[in-house]
Amino acid sequence: MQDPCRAREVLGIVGDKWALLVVRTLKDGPRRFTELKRAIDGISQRMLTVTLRDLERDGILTRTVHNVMPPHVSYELTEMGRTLREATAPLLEWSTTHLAHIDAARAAYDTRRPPRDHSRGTPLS
Amino acid sequence: MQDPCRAREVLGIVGDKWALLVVRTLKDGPRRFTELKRAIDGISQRMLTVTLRDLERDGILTRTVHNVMPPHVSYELTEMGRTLREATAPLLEWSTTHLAHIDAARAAYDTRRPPRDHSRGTPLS
DNA sequence: CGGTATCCTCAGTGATACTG
DNA sequence: CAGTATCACTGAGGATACCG
Repeated sequence: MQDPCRAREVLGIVGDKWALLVVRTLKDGPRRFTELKRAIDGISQRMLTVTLRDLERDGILTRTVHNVMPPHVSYELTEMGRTLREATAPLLEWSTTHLAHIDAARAAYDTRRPPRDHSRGTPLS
Repeated sequence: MQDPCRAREVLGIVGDKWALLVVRTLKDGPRRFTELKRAIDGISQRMLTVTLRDLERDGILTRTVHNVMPPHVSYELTEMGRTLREATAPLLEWSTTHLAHIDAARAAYDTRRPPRDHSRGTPLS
């Protein structure tokens, strides 16, 4: 492995619990804070704010304040954000094709070995 | 968003701090426990064990015990593991091409706004 | 060699309340 | 509407020691 450190930095972005969901939600164009909050099921106001700030800092998206009444803030992917979204597309596609297989593998494994608690193993929401 | 729940499950795998690094290290064939530990800089013995167990349970890799002296355990990607690795390849490539850009974006952002502490912002190892 | 078992810490997260 | 501030909790993950 030639660049273990750098690779881990990307995982800091991608591995973020909410980041990729935000990026995906923005793929079809700008969205407002409340729109994002509604679109991303289960995210708290605080975590949406934090995630957006991090992504803005990383240059993945832009934050634009419209000083009208009522206040209006829109978020939009940057060029780099769009390329990131494209780079993650295969992964999201992989997920939809293989998740059933993963469930089967887990079930088989848990049959062989006593099903110790796995945090990642909780079925679904 | 049509399948927010499923997408989040993949993030449970991909977002794992070490999982993708393990998968990447296995891309060229089977590796032994200690080889993986040496190849993945900074991983603790415990986290390597936990990560390998999770990936085995998910059907991403296989664990093979060779009962010789000295003991010998090798890990290898399954067919599904190889497809996952392929699906993540664009992302790792994206990282190498854009990390400099991200660093620049962060620096610019921190110049505009007071550099509050961002966990993800710690430079490198 | 390749783990398990234990303990402990702190970063990530949710809940709640307040504000420009 | 779109945040910020504060608190409290949980569990991911490191350190260490021991085991087949």
